[in-house]
Amino acid sequence: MSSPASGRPEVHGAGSLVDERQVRALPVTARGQRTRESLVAAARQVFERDGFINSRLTDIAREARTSIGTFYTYFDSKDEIFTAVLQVAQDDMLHPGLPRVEEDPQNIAAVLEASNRAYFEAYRRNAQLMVLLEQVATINPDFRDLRIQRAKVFTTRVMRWVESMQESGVADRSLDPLMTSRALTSMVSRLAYYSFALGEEWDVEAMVETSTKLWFNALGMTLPGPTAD
Amino acid sequence: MSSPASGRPEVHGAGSLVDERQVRALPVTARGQRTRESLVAAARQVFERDGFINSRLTDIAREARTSIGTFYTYFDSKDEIFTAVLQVAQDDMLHPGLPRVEEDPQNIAAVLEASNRAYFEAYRRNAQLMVLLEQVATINPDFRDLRIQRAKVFTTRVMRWVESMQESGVADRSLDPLMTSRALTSMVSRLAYYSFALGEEWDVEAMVETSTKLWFNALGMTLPGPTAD
Amino acid sequence: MSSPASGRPEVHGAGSLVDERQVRALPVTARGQRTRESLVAAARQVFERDGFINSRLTDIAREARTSIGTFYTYFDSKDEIFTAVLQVAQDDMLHPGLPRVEEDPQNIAAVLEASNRAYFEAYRRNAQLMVLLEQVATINPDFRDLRIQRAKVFTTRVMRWVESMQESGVADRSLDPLMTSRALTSMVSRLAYYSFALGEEWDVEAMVETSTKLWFNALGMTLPGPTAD
Amino acid sequence: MSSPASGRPEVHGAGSLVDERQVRALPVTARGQRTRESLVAAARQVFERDGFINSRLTDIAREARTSIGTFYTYFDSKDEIFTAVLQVAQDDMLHPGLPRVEEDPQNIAAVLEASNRAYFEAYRRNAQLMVLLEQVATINPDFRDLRIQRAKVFTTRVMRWVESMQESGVADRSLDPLMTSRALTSMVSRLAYYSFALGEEWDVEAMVETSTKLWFNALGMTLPGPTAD
DNA sequence: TATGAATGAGCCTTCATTCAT
DNA sequence: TATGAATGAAGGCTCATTCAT
Repeated sequence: MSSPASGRPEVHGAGSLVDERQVRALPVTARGQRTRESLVAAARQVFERDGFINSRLTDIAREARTSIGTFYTYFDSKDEIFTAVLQVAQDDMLHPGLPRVEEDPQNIAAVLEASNRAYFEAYRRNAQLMVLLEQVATINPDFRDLRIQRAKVFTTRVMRWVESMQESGVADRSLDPLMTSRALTSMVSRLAYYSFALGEEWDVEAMVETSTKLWFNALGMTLPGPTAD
Repeated sequence: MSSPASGRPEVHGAGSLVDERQVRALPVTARGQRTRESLVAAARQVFERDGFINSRLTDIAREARTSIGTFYTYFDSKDEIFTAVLQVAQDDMLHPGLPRVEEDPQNIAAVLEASNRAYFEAYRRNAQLMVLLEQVATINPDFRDLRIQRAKVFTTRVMRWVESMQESGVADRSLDPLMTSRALTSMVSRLAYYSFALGEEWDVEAMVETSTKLWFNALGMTLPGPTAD
Repeated sequence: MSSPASGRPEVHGAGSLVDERQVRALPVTARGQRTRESLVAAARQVFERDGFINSRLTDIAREARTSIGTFYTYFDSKDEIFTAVLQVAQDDMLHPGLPRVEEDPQNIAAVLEASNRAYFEAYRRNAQLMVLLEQVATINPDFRDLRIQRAKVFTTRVMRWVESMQESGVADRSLDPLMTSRALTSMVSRLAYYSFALGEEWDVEAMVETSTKLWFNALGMTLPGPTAD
Repeated sequence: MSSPASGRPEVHGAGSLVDERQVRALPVTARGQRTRESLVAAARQVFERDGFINSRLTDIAREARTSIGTFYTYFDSKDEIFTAVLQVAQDDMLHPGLPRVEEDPQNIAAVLEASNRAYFEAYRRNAQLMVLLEQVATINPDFRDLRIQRAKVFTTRVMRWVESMQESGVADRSLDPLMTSRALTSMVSRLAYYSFALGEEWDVEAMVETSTKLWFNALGMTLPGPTAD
């Protein structure tokens, strides 16, 4: 129903987390831009294949058909190119918007469902990168912060939504909004992780259905009646 | 009914996952045993301080006040001593508390609550180790398998319980038991992770209360009535 | 008649035994080629001075006035640079001088003598390397095979020659050609070994004369008469 | 024919080369002697299996079912136990005696044949040890000297015999006795090496026959006539 | 900009030898 | 005598980073 294109009323939508300010200016010449792009593409490939830790800059340079010297023309370190790789995926993971707070539970369920579906689809497309971020976050505090920040944005948005649901009397008011939204976002992100990153390969529609139902139930919402669905 | 044959009635309870067979024979002399133990203790300390990847064997040896040669007397590699470290924590993560399947939802809630509480407490005691396992799992397939296996055991137990709840009509029968239990266990483990591993330091009782309520709601169970609580 | 198709009429002549395929591409720049060459030269020096086993890669690097890192830019291991060292000496050990099978024993003796002389001279130039190969062959099966292969080629050529001598009635037909040629090649190679490698430093001309006479006699050939010599 | 038992007139017979003086006194107690013996036996086994260089003292101790500490009770080093291992084989390789100088070439041939046969048989029994000595000789000057010394004794004995043959007019007087005997002993020792150590597994009788014939011919001796044999 | 050779700190691993019990 | 734990020098190898061309 509500798609990113139509006003973007989603639950999980998150803003950009990777700092948009370039550490260094992008190359001016077209040739330079091409070289940089091929390095980023090669890096993503190598990272996804070997993991961040087991990857070597020489491999990235070779994969990009350039030299290691050229690598350092565009990036200062492995961390920096990893940031660049993440940035590419960033836009794809951005699917902002929250379901409008409507009295009609039927509509709420539909928006929630669409939002979860969008999240799972985006995760699917970037699963390997998510695993990578997971890995790098265990080593590098900067990326750990990035990952926490990312989760926080999601959680905060959901929290706002939960609060509005509670205020309008649709959701169970006795639930702590923050902890609840943390729990609910964890639920979908882990589901996505197991399915796409660890390769359990579940049916996306089943995931969407189950998670939507669980959210709905968990918040103490009820579908309008036996006629629903 | 839903409890394992061994008589351990737990929701989250897991059997030993770290292979109990010693890779090499334990030292014969008391002195040797002491040295081995001090190495394991030192390793845990160093791992928790520096992370698995950034730790060096020489640091572990120094911390244990032995030589690097002595390290190799007892362990073949960093991986091997990490396994030993995990083994120490293993028993602690085994915990009791499975809710008996009773018709009385009140009682179910109480047992579920106890079970979740026990899980959170155990996680709290071993949080840093869990983070470590998370890290090592991103690099080493063996530990990734261990981690997946660990999650699977938890999920399976919860799944059995969910199924029995569905059979007895207490829980929503339209929910897929496997996916649901995966979602529910993810919820608590991530909550624990954020709180204890990432240092968000929430109140355990609040976590217990919220997660129990969410499970309860999510499964479509209802407390007896307004008199409850 | 007994000469190989390639037109190389030798008794001891051997083809290339060290695999010519480069394990890794040769350096592109002139500078790189110079460095690689200096490493090979340094390795030969260090190997001859300290033996293969007692040599250290750091010594080779230092001798070549480079860093250990540079060593690994060009070679993967001690074995690999040893192969490169052997390759340099390879061409030198290929030498001409196969006696044509003529009825005239006088001539046979002369060609045989020339062939043996060439062998001894080549051995003298590469004696230390031969000792090294001997050493490495006792540890590493690959080099043992190389050494056996080398000996086999020599033996086979001599065997062909012996057979042709037997066929033309010049040599004793009751001798087993294979065993006989193994014995005869062993004779000269050991003589060379004792003289040049172990430093007994005999007069080459005396060695040539004696070995030629022994081969001649052993095969039951006779010089034309008392006027010979 | 003259056998080792009957006055031992052999060609290759050599005296003891391993210094008989014990580096340390043999153990006094019977138990100590047993331990020492089992260590030597274990060492031979391990050396033959792994080579001298790749063998470890701990393996020898384990194979002997004792501790490394006990090893050092009886031996100071790997070299020392290797010496002890060689000593055991020494007696077996000792088969002294030279063919009596007789005018009758028929008899000479017979003695020579018996002598060569005895040599090959002894070599066969100790082939692996000979390979080991070869290896150790490339690393350790002491053992290189031992090996050279060993060869020298053989060569000297043969040289004496060759000289006597020349003096009595049986052998070609134009041959240099030293170089000739070096050549002839090399011939049989290498034949033995290829057959027993490198596993070419030739028929011993064929080796005996061929080498005897070659020696005979090479020295310019002739069997009494067409009636011979 | 592009290249790729050069660098060396840093970490791992082995195993002969010592020594306390 | 026997044991086996403890030691650490020695050497192998990696790879991010620098730099001359």
